[in-house]
Amino acid sequence: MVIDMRNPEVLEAHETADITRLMKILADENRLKIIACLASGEKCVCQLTDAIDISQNLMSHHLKALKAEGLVMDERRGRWVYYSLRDKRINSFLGQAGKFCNCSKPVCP
Amino acid sequence: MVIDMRNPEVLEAHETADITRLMKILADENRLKIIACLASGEKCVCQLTDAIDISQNLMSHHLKALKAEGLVMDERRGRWVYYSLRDKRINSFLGQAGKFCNCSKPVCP
DNA sequence: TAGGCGTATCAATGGTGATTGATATGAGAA
DNA sequence: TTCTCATATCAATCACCATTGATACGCCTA
Repeated sequence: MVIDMRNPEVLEAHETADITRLMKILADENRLKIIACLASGEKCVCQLTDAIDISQNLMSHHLKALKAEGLVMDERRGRWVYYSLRDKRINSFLGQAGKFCNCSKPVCP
Repeated sequence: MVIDMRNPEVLEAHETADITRLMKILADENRLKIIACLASGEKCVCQLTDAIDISQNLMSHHLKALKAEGLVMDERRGRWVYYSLRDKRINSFLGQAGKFCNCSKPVCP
């Protein structure tokens, strides 16, 4: 029997390396757009490239990075490769991030 | 009256720029350690520098970045400057990130 | 089998940002 | 006022990574 002592409510020091790696992957606007686009269901690379205006090889590069981190998965069907989110909760996670943006916007005195 | 139509459960395309900026700030292990350290309450710069093994000027640089994004705030008391989290929920937010790490770890077949 | 299409890889480049050493600022102590 | 301590800023360096253009791979169709 394994007891999981981790407290999901707290960032713990021993986690910072893993979480830093995840944040580095998510710290790119094109990749966030890819994730947002996949929220509505799987897409092939050409659909993603149409939706997000970047070159095909750059799209492939970003998808590879997202896959390496385990955020998306792929499945080849014929000529096409379809990508989808491995865990759709990543979307609501990123949605929550909005709470912490723009805290520094100037406020009327 | 203002109705907020945003859905906190979803990452929306128009948010990606802001969230990318936030993620870039959070994509650094030293900064995550600073946030984790501040979770237990305000600390002066020298306390942070003792807890996290980085140079004083580098610490100052990271604190400036966190402050610019509105994640921390500072208050000078005498010679010392005390930093604290502006919104403690950032800690549980980062704690949740652990769910999405290591998804790609090899698994026994 | 040849050709075309969808996707992936490779090498080179450029820009951004973390890190470092030196120096400046600002407040208390002597 | 002068010194010391805590912190911030500055300039330079280095490393990483997004982006690009060219090319390779894999699958389908004719």
